Amino acid sequence: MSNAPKNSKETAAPAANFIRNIIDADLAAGKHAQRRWSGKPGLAPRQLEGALDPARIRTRFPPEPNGYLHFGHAKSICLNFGLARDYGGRCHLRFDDTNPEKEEKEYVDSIIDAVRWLGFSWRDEKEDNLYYASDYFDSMVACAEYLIESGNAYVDSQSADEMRASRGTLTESGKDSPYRKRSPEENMLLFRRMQTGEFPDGAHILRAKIDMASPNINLRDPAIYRIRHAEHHNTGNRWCVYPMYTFAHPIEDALENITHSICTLEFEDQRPFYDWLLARLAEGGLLQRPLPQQIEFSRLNLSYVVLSKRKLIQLVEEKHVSGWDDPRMPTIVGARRRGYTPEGFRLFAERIGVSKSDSLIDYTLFEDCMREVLNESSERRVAVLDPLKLVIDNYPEGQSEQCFAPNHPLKPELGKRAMPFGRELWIEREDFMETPVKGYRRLYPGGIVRLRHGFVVKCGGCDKDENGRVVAVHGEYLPDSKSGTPGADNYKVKGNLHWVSAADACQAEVRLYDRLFANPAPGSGERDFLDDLNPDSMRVVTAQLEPALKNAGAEERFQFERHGYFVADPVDSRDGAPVFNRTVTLKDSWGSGGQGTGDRGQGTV
RNA sequence: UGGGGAGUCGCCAAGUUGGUCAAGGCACCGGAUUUUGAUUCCGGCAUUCGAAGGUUCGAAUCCUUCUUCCCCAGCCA
Repeated sequence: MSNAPKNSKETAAPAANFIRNIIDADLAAGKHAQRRWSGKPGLAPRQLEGALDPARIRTRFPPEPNGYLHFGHAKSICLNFGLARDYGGRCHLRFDDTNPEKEEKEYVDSIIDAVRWLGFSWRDEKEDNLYYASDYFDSMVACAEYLIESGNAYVDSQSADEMRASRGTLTESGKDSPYRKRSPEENMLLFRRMQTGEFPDGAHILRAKIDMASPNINLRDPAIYRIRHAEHHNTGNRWCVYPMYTFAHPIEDALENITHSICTLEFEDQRPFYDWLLARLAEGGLLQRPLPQQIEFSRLNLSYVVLSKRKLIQLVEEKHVSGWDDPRMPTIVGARRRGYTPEGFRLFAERIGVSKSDSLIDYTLFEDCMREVLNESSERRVAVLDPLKLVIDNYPEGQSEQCFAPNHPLKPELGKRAMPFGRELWIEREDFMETPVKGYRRLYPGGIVRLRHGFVVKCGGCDKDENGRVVAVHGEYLPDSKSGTPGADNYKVKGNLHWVSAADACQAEVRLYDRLFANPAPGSGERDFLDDLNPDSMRVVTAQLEPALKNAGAEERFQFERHGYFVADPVDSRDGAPVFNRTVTLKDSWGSGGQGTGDRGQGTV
């Protein structure tokens, strides 16, 4: 089984969608029940020697290893692996590496990491379904030669330009190549010579012979095998001809016994060729029936985010971000560093569903999924991000005592930790207002609040510097109000502030990330998407953390009370000197609601 | 303008053998609880399904016309 985990939020009955409907119908009809599986990918003769395929369905995630995976891939991964999990099937991880010039081992490794991180596996006790399309090149050549023998493919010797010119346009049909009438024997000879390296790149190309007048341009004798003298990351220099996606992908699916080949909408026009090719090869006894079925769904679009590879590359190369793993990048490596969770991704994938309509998902939906998971799983800690000194005038100098704060309000079994309390504390600058606005529940002269998990404090006033800036706040604590002691609840206050003992605080760098773009649809209209970059997408502050945070380990996640969720950066943290990245803020109906100081909403502290 | 797709509440998305079916989630708005203005909890939230006609006792679901948006002319995937 794909041992893909389920979220606690994932219900027993997943939401219906058109792909599940197709699978349900196929299963009910027993469509794939008779497939044979030899235990590994292969052509029909080998597969037919195997037993019945134990997998009820087979899906696959087939990235080309030419870049880093992003949120869109995450949707596809959750879909394909999730389907296999839910239907007692298997999902293969397959590298679609048919273009040696663009692909690298580095990307293979990074993709493997990303899929694993998301919580999915292509292995179980019986099967290890990690494949490379390049391992099928022998079978693909056999398929191509069958096409040649059966008169369904020919070697064209036109140049790329000539081919383009004779392909016609959207409204005019194309013209037959002068080489279209070559005999199967001549085609075979030429194709063999292409393979032996006799010709330079582009001298010849193998084309499927279908119909140059087809209204579907993909059927106007598509190119299926080209000459490319290049070293391949997996096969080295063994080949100098490489199959085109159009030709390779259906065969890859068939060899692997894929039942449902799920891809994005832009491949819809390709499906007729997918079916044409597979039908020919099945007729020739190369493939077993039933053949895999291609199903298309709409790709992910997220507001305030760009997901096109070209744009992501540009962001990295022009250094608008620090790299592919910049916490603001919509890549899996970036997400990981940002503190987003695999569970959150799976929840998100489930919530957005699958359909064929073009959609633009609100980024807040993504954030909500992360909050939902993080709220449940993160221990609470205290951090003051914009420190202002609070002096407890009636607390003896040099004295100190412990207060105890629960690690998780909903999970008492997680215990409590000690937080030292003293005369001088750090509080949040925005938690004090000399002249409070309407509805303000925090500190102001004469006001009374509780220092969360500590004492109730009454505010006296504040000190200012020569510019009128508040440099310290004064207050008096109520000794019999300590949290957890009898009578502490006698004091009813509206405000609860977080704080850190100045004498014990750990100073640390905290990065406050916000969305990378300021426009919901970056680059829409005539604009350059770079003009929509959010200038405040990262703010670095020096924060005062409670002592317990000092030894946070890389990638450890916490909720900083009243602020949001943060993660210890795995790259820049040092032992005893953590650096934190803000993953996402807490919802805030006060600050972001346009009231109060408006200073704690999305985008600011 | 050829071909292929899609238009159901602010954002997603069920529903497409025509008959209490306009699910559900998120957002949002009320109210309760709360030592996080968080969480949790309760309640509200499309006489309407891109538009206009038509068939029918009855249509988001069938027919016609119109309209908007997306994809396709790489020896990329």
